[in-house]
This record gives sequence, C-alpha cells and structure tokens, in this order.
Amino acid sequence: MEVKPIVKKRVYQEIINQFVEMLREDRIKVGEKLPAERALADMFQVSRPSVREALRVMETIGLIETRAGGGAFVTDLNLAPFINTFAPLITRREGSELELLDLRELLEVKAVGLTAESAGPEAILSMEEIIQRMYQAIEIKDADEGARCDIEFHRMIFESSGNYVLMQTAHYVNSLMEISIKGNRAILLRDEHNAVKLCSEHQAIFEAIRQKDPVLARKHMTEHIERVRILYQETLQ
Amino acid sequence: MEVKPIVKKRVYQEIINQFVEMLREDRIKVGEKLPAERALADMFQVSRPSVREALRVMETIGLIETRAGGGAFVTDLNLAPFINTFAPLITRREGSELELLDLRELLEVKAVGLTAESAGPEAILSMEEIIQRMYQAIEIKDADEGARCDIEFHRMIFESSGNYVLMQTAHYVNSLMEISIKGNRAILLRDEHNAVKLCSEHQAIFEAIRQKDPVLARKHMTEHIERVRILYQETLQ
DNA sequence: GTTTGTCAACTGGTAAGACCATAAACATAG
DNA sequence: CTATGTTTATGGTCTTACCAGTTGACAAAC
Repeated sequence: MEVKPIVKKRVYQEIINQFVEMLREDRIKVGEKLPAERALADMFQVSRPSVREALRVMETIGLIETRAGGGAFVTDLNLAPFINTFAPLITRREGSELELLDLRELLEVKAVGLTAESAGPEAILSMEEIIQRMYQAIEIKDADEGARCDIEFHRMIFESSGNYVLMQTAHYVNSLMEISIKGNRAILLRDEHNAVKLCSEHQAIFEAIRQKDPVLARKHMTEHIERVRILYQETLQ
Repeated sequence: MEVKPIVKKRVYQEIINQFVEMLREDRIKVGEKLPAERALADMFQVSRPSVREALRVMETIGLIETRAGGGAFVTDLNLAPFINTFAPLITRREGSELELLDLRELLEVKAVGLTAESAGPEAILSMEEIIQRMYQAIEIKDADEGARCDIEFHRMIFESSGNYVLMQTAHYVNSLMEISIKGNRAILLRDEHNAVKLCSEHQAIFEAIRQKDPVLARKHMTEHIERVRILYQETLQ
C-alpha cells in the first residue's frame, strides 16, 4: 500500500509561511509596523506564544526587528543578527579565514566583471566619492573610517553587479569575514603604507569599471585580493 | 557626546548563544538528545516559552530536530528547513534561476579544481559508483533515480574539495536551485538523449579528477554547466 | 509659548500552569 | 517470544498573569 506520510505542520511554521508569502507578494513592506503580538494571535486565531516563536525566528533571520514596548517592524533582509549568532559555528575550523578569502575572491572577481559591464553613472559617482573619503581618512590617520570606506567600496561593487543572488551571497561571506578577523581590517590600515597601497588598488579597480573594461577590472580585483591575502597571512602569523 | 546604545539581551538569545558555544566546543555532539524543555528551563532558570523560542530558532536554522513526544536532537548543520522556509524570498525575482546557475558555475568550477587536486581514493570510488548508478537509472528509464545521482555526484565534488565554507555555500546554492526549478531536473533527464549526454559529461569530469588534472576538470565542469544552462533556458521558455 | 514632568495606555518580555497528542518504554496476555 | 495494551515522559499549544519599557497626551513650571 502506497501512502504519503502525514506532515504535521507546526503553528509557528505556518505563521512564518504566511509572513513570507506576504513579503513575497509585497503585501507588507519594509519599514511597516506589524500588528501587536496579541492582535496577531487574534488574527491567526492562535496563542501568543506561537506568534512569538514565529517572530523570534524571523527576528533571528533578519526579516523583522522588535523593540520592547514599541512593536515589530519589517526590515530589509539583514543577515547581521543571523551571522552574529551562528558565525562561531562556521568559522570555528582552522583556516576558515583563508577559505573565506578564497570564496570572497571568487565572488568579487565575478561581481566586478558584471559591474564593469553594467554600472550606472550614479554608482560610479558613489564609488569615486568613497575612494576620496578613504584617501582623506588615511591623511588624518583615521583607520576606522578607512576600514569603513574599504568595506563600502567592496559592497558598492557587488550591489552594482545586478545579480541579486550574488550580492546576497557576497554580503554573507563578507560579513562572516568581518567577524572571523574581527578588528584586523583596521589593523591592516593602521600601517599607512598598506593603506595607501590598498586605496590605490581600489582606484585602479574603479578606473577599470569607469572605462567599462571587465577584463581589466577582474585582473585588478584578483591582484587586490591576492595582496589582501598576503597581508592577512602576515597578520595571522 | 558619543555613547553606545544599551544593548538589552533577550533570554532566548542568551540560550542560543550558550548552545552555540557548547556546539563549538564539542560539549554537545551530533545525534545527542537534548534535555527536555522543562528540564532546560530549570537548568537555565528561565521559563519554558523562552527555552522554546530558542529551540524554534535553532530548529529553523537546522541545528536541532524535534519530535513531538520524542525530544530534541542535535543534527549536523542542515540548511534544508531554513531554505525551504525562506527560499521564496530569495528566488522571487525574475531570472533568479539563471543568477543561481551563474553562482553555481562559479562555485562548482572552483570546487572541482580543488577536488581534482586532493580527492582521496574512497571519494573517487564513490563517484565512480554514482556514475554507474546513473547509467543504470537511464537504462531502466528511472528519471527520479537519475536526478538523485546527478545531485549526489555534484555534492560529492564539493564535499571532496576540502574547503568547508565553499562546501556549505555550494550546498546552500544548490538547494536554492532545487527549489526554484522544482522538478525540472527530472524533466531534463526524462529525455534519454539529454540524460546520456549529461552522464557522459559527469564521466569526463570524473576522469579528470581521477587523473588529478584540475585544469581539465575545470574545463569539463564549465562545459557541463554551460550545457545545463542551455537545457534550462529551453525548459523555462 | 516652550519646556519639563507626570501619568496612563499600550506593547513586548517573561513566567507559570494546564491540557492534549504523540512517542517510547514498559507491562501484560496470548 | 510476540503482539498488544498501558503507562509515562515529552513536545505542542493555549491561557492567564505580571513586569518593564515605550509612547503620547496632558498638566505644570518656566
């Protein structure tokens, strides 16, 4: 006799599914305030704990933010809380920093090629501005601001790539790196020689993007990450 | 005045953090049974709902499995429940299937190179066996078994790559693809001509791995995925 | 009129207790 | 020994309750 096993869905899962469906269909939008937990419980005709289990999961994934006394708000998919929580499980293995860098190279080289092909004028303007800010940060020896510019520049590239899936994946990988090498980025930039060198490499990548030369952009990005790899290996020793 | 906002940690987050810490330090192992929810509440000296919120999050991430009346068991990090729940948010955009395929190409070409360099004899044996099974599946026209072998072969490659982060990421991307093209894989293999062709490409990739020729392996993988891309484009039309 | 302080209503955070369905271990009858 | 029924522990869910923080309105002080 061939029968299908009965799937018992949990209430909290059903609630999440409904929210995902609503998000998918843009029936609830980023920034919007969700009804109060008690109201949701009434609407779904379930208990408040079940609603809360669903909300806590969505909160951890980064779909919503909740403020005690305030309410729950829909956020743009933000992997930070998820990564902050579970990164230790992914980066615990020896050498995971270099594994991540391998992956980052793969993704960023791909992304920079796409960006060079398709970046719009406003994206190019933003990148130029970020590079300027980084030069200024180096002048006044503000390593933290330099690190921020560094991150922003790379983020601009994969956000301009036009490939949403690639962007999300790169975002995830870069966030993991940020955690696994916590603070090291600023350390690298504290050496002014390194900082200037990295910044000029950004500039070279940027020029290739502006000239819409994907091959050159990929080449510079590969070299850039190779340099970063060497710097990390020196630092990690 | 520069101050840091006060971070108020929630009980459920603290519980998750403790579990992550225990997993990280191998103080709890895969397969192990967690204490009952009521016992955990006593141990942490919190209420049962708080424990449950933490467990529901870990369940969604794929760290534990719970069976009603049975208990909660630690599982090997399994992204399936997470992906099944939230894939609609990632794959909702037009063209996400091809974006995913781009990403898959990137990851698999990288992985197959690493595997060709480092695959051990037992991994090579497994791959050979999988290819044999796929040939047999084609002979008896079992498209579902063929699809399983297809998936397994690719999984073997990135599991043999030796790069854990790459493996997890590829697993995640492939799972997303499985969902976004639900069932299409078997459809492709229902055409015997396609199936034989894909299988012979697997064989070519495998031979390159066995000969420890990463360049050739990457070349065959690139061609293989290019063919898959064309097949999908035909199917999606 | 503007600022400040107070208060009430609302909301999320947590706790405690109860009931049901299930699963697993146990006991019993054959 | 096997098959069946029973008990018990467990997760799933609900209800109620109280606390703590936010918010906004309103009153008081300047």
